Amino acid sequence: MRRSPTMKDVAQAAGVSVMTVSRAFKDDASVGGATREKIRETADQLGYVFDTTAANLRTQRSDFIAVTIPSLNNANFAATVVALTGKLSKAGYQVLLGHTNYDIDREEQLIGQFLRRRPEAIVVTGSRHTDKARQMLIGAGVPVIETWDNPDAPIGHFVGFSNGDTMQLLVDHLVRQGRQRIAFMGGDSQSDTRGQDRRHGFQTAMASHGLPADRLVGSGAPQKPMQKGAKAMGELLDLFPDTDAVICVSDLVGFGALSECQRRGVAVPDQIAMAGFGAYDISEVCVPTMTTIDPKPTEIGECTADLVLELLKTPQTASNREITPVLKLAQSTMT
Amino acid sequence: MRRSPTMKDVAQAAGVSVMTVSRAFKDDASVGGATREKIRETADQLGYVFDTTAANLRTQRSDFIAVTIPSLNNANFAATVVALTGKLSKAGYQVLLGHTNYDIDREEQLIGQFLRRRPEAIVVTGSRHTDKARQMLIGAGVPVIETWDNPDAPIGHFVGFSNGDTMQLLVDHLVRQGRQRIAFMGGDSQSDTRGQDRRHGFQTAMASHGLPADRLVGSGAPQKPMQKGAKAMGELLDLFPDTDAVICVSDLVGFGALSECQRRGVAVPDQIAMAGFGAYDISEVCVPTMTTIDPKPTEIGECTADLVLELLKTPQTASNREITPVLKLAQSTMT
DNA sequence: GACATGAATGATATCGATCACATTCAAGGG
DNA sequence: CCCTTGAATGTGATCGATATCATTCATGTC
Repeated sequence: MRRSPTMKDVAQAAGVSVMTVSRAFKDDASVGGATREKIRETADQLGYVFDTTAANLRTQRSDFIAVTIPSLNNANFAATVVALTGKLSKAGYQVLLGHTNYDIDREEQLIGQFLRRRPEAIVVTGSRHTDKARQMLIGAGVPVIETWDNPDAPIGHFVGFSNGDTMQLLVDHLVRQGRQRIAFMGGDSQSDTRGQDRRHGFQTAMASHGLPADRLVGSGAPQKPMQKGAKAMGELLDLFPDTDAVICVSDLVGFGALSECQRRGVAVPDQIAMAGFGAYDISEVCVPTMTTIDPKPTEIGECTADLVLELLKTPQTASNREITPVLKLAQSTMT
Repeated sequence: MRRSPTMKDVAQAAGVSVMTVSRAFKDDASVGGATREKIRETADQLGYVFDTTAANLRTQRSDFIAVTIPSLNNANFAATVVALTGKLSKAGYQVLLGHTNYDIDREEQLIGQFLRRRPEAIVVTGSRHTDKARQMLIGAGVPVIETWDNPDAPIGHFVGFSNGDTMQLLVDHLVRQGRQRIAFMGGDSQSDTRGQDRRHGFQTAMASHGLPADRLVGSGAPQKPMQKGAKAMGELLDLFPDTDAVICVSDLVGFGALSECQRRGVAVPDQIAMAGFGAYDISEVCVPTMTTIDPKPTEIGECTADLVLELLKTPQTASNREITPVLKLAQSTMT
């Protein structure tokens, strides 16, 4: 395998100095038009490819923004990353993406690896981290942004919302619709902290109406949520047959539950109203369409990108971005 | 913002030379046990973080594997990436992931950016690329692997299957079930080449049974496939009301179509059989459960990782991996 | 015609690690 | 007691780019 050509090779071939070649590749540098063109031509002929690594070492700028999300296979986190990547890559940054599988130890490991690449900022999902991860983030010396949450003690900045508070919207709506015996499905997995927050939020919201919040069924780890939701709905119907509404930790769990109702001949919304969380595509398409909370994943990504760019320009002035999730009504709760 | 400490700082603080510090961080190097421990302690105290960039420049190894996929928001590509990342990170590599939004110009741009980081191998999805992208990949001087396809003219290696051929499995099955007036939905989008291949494969498979393949409806670009599928099903029912089976370009489009049937009171599978592609979770949960093709996304990821590792060890011997998708029967086609 | 001006280009040091080679020094063999 | 051996450590060069300062040279001014 032949060594790939360097600026030195290009410089020799073009009969100029290395420095001139370097300048020819920066748009704003002062290089003669003819010289620049000749250098670019020569570079193409030699198959020269710029070496970002070397440039990074010298300039002490990596152009990397590190980002961790719990799961790649989740439309909402994906939407956030897509929005984030879009804006950041336009600004010349490259996103270094990692997924933790909802495992904070894996997150710690990932953060360690990322920091060795000297990212210029680091974006993580959620606010629960290992002590060591926290320490690394604090000591990183670059902007840190926590997303998809409204942390009690932010490490740096955050862009998100309180998962718990959103449950009030759903409970209020269901109560207005005359539902009283409301169950909550999911949020029992240790690893899904946002799910846990929603479960707690449900309990708080129920209490605010003087209603008991004892109809709780688990749906387990966040993998295969639809299958888990179907199973959990079976359990719920067995345990609390007189339930008249279910709030699910996500639309995916909710869809599983909905499908189980269909199989068992339970009418939604007539017998049981059903609501989800996340405003996934499926909530618009399933029959009946499902009431949900839209957490604005794209907005989270865009705001995070804006915040990162602002922090990189002027470290002081930037402030957190609170996102306002929106109740999205649909057939599954409307009688 | 203070400069972060370097090996030199650690060396001074520990009273040794830089080289000894360097060795203390490699597990196999010959360093006295006490010295190593002292250096690691000192490094911790100073908050030293290893600089991979500098090491990379010197060793001429980046530990990066570049990977591009069409969409982040797709459970199958995600599964492939998860499997790939899992194996590669265990072997000490870091995946540099990018998504193209099904746009080969964006792919070209992404490949260009990635190559400047000197990845040790590059994994792309599909076999359709811009001329310039092809040229860059060929000239990259590192292993190139195309996935999710069975290219006519592979650039380097590939791990995948023929999307077209899988349609034979579905058509054979439907014909065995006594269906004759079979429609195909989707595969009309220029950007989704695998979808196009499936549509062509459908036509070939129909011809092999002497059946006409003129019941074709489009579902547009691959974004929001469920919504598109619902809309397309409406069109199909209007255009070809006597259709007795539909093969959809993916389970997601298929689910949209299924939901439209439910809304319109069309019985599946009694009146119309329905099949999808991809073995997404939803195919197991929807009512009725949906017959599909399992393209083994995790296997693609694992095989790709194995192939990458083999190519990096012994560039010559490695061979392509053909994946065998499997027909997964379910209620939506069984009468 | 001498000199200031500024655009274009070059020479050298440097970013933070590792490679290759040199050196030190204690242990063991004859 | 001398010499060999090998583990532990140090020295200087180097990876491929860029920052900084120096130099060249055409142009315009008085």
